Amino acid sequence: MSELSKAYAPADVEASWYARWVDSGCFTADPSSTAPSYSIVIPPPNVTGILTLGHVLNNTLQDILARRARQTGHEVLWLPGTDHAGIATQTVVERQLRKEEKKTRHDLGREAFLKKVWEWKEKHGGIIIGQLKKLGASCDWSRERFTMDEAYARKVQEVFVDLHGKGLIYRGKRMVNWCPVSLTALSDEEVIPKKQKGYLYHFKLEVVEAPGTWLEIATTRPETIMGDTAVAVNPKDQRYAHLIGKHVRRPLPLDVEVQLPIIGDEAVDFEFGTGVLKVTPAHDKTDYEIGLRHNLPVIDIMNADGTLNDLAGEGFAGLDRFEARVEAVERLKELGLLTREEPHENNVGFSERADVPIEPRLSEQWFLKYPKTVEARDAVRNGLIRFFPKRWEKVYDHWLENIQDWCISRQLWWGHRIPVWYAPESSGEGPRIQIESPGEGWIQDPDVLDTWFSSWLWAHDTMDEAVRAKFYPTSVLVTGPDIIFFWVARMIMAGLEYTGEIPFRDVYFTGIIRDKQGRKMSKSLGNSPDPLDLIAKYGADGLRFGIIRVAPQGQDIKFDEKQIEEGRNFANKLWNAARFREMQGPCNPSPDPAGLPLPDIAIHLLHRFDTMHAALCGAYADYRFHEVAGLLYDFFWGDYCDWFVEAAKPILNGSDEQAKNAILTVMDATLSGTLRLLHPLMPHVTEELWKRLGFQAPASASGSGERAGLLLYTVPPAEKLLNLPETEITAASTRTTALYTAIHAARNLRAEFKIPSQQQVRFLLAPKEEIHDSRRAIFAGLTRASGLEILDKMPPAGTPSVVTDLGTIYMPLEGLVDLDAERKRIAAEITKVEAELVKVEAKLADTSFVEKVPANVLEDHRQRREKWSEKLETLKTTLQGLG
RNA sequence: GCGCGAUUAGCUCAGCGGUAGAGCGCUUGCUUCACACGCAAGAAGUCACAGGUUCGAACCCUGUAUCGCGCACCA
Repeated sequence: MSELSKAYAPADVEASWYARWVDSGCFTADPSSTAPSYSIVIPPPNVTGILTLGHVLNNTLQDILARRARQTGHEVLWLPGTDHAGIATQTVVERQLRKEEKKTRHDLGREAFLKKVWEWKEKHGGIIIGQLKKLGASCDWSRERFTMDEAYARKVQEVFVDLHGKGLIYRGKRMVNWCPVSLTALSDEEVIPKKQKGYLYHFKLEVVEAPGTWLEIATTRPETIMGDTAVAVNPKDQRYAHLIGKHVRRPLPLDVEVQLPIIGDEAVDFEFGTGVLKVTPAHDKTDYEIGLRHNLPVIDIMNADGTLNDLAGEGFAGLDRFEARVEAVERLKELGLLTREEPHENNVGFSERADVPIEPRLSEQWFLKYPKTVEARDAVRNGLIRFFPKRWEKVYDHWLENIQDWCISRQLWWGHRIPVWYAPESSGEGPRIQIESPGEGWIQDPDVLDTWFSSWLWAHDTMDEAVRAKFYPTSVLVTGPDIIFFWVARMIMAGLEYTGEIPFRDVYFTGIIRDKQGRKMSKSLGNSPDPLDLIAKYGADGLRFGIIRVAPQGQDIKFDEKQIEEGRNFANKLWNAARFREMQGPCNPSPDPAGLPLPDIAIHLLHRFDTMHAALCGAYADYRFHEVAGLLYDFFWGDYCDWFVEAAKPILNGSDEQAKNAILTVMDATLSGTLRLLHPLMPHVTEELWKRLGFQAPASASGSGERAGLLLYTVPPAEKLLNLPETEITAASTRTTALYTAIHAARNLRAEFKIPSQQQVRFLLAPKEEIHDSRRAIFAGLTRASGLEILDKMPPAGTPSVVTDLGTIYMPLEGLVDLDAERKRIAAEITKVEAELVKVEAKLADTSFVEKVPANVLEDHRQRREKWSEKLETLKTTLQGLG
């Protein structure tokens, strides 16, 4: 074995291990396995996508779960894939087409354009998959899926036909959210409300039947006046009720003279604006509904791209809607009708993808009345599906309670084409809902389906019969709360409808990663670091560990590169601890500390490991990943490196071979144990060290032998490194804690007296009880002292001292005794101890405390009082000794 | 308007009834024979505010404030 280098260099290690895992087929799920199954379907990233920190978090969590499940003896399927992402992908390819060939998709025609998109997909679609591999994702790549795979696409169309047959899908002319840039309808979920600063324009109109009476109207959209077909007031509004039935003259367009009826409708809020509403049925959802109630004509004055059409009249036709707004205000001014422009903030719906205000538009679309809404709601309400964190259950429930039909058709080309065929003109037949063409002359619906209409089948239609039999329902879904409606809720409904089962047992919602200012990471802000750069700089393991460690359950994460640096540092710490072990000679491949004469520090360490392991199992059960990371970090860095290894050095440098051997075995057991438990989080470095140090799975473990390596090592659920009677463990732990605390106190004493680290000192101990030589050696080693000698006569008055659980420790400083300084120091210490003592005593003096408190807490307080008063006594004696 | 979250050390955040924690940053000392991506020591907090419950509250309850998110409204 080559010697380990001084600093861990992740790049080569990570690449070579990943290749070995894939080659050995370790990630490939076996549907015929008899082991219990564990499965996850990846939230398919967009084919256009590149890896973001959000993906890193999300997929690291899934990888941890997958690898942990392998370790706990499961047959694991982590099914990967990508999403065709209709609008996003089409937009990217169209942009490229415009840039490189100065053409639009219409110049190419549907077929040629789609060919381009497929070419683009073949070329770029694998990027994000490659990036996931760099991260170490243990997906079953042999089962990679794409939402436009032939088989999958067929399922999507079958579902459409089926739901249509059940009467749940229908076509209708409705008010939809129209994106004037993408030129397609959108679902309600794709509309993002944004606060906008604008104006509320007030203008007045004279009542035709009552000259001299004016109605003042407030609107944020004067550019739609040309589409107005009524003016509405609330019939209960005393100010205006008497005018209902009369008319006003519509001011625009100038060359068309139209009288609008004044109608009464309950939907008008008389608190808002002037209490008079202009009604534009073609360009506002509420107005459209009012129009239906009052049988109003509908005048559509806009083109699909948000420009105004000829019905808007002279001077407006051809203008963009926002230019038209300015123009309309000008005209009203000229007419002397504009009375006021009042600054006004309102919410405007923006298209999620194109980031422009959507336009309410009347159009013919396909809609879905969701299936299994009640069952889907109950599945979560009744705990059949569990959400982590639980609070999202309420959000989910609320959405399902108020669910609206889903507009599923999109006026795009890239996607699953709607399986509806229209008859040749002459035939007079109605449309047919089927996948294959009914024959010559039939024309397929030009629209495609909303991307989510394919994603909602992801949990089951990515699997074939055999795989589904073994791995469906899946174990857990790991995703962001931002797609709880888009995806999670819909998948639950689809699962219930098409498999009769829930698609997953648990849903873990990650937090959202934000920048230092708390803003969402986004391409446009340029505030999202490239994870590949971070991997290059800190290693995939460093990135994974760093991000997991700061990602508490469901809380948003403010990203700071420092966090990743910590992850890298931890990998390096691990590396160097292994390096140190390697320098002591070969490791025991299957170390077992049982039966060895273990010193206290070893018992203490092994017990700490077992305690940590138990806590870790609990943390996994509730998906508290950051706790898993924290436990391993604290145990390894603190308990193992800082204390145990340092304390063991005197023994390792000593001559007692038996003691040395015991220490090395304990190190091997702890190191290999840590590598195993850490593997799901930092797979590459742990695998590398496992191999380099020569550890092996015991023969009893499944996936045994050298072939499998760490990836397939099965950790027994209740594995313990230490099997000793409880009393023995407690005694050894107490002694070790006392020793370590004393060491800390002595180091503090050194620092206070500014003894340089390299300078040796002597410590003298007035022991409280017998103390073994080996413990004194440890003490000396960790305090850089020549020794801890047992006091035979009192040192000179004023010798710095500290009271510890081992006894009082003196640090003789020849010729440097400063009585006054020492007096002050002790006095300060007394003040502190007294304060603690007062607190404890006050509690114990309180009868209701003593009566009501649980026994263990009471005992705890009593011991504390004991300890503090003992310490106080010693300190007082010392102070007296100083004269 | 309704709902949800956050408010703890300079920063980023854990903790969520029984002696206030971590990492970073800061101060001091260390090229100590695994690691300066390190070691040791230290300073630093009325746990947003006001009430309440409790023997005991950062933690539970009620309210307030500030920030953020979602839903609804949005003329």
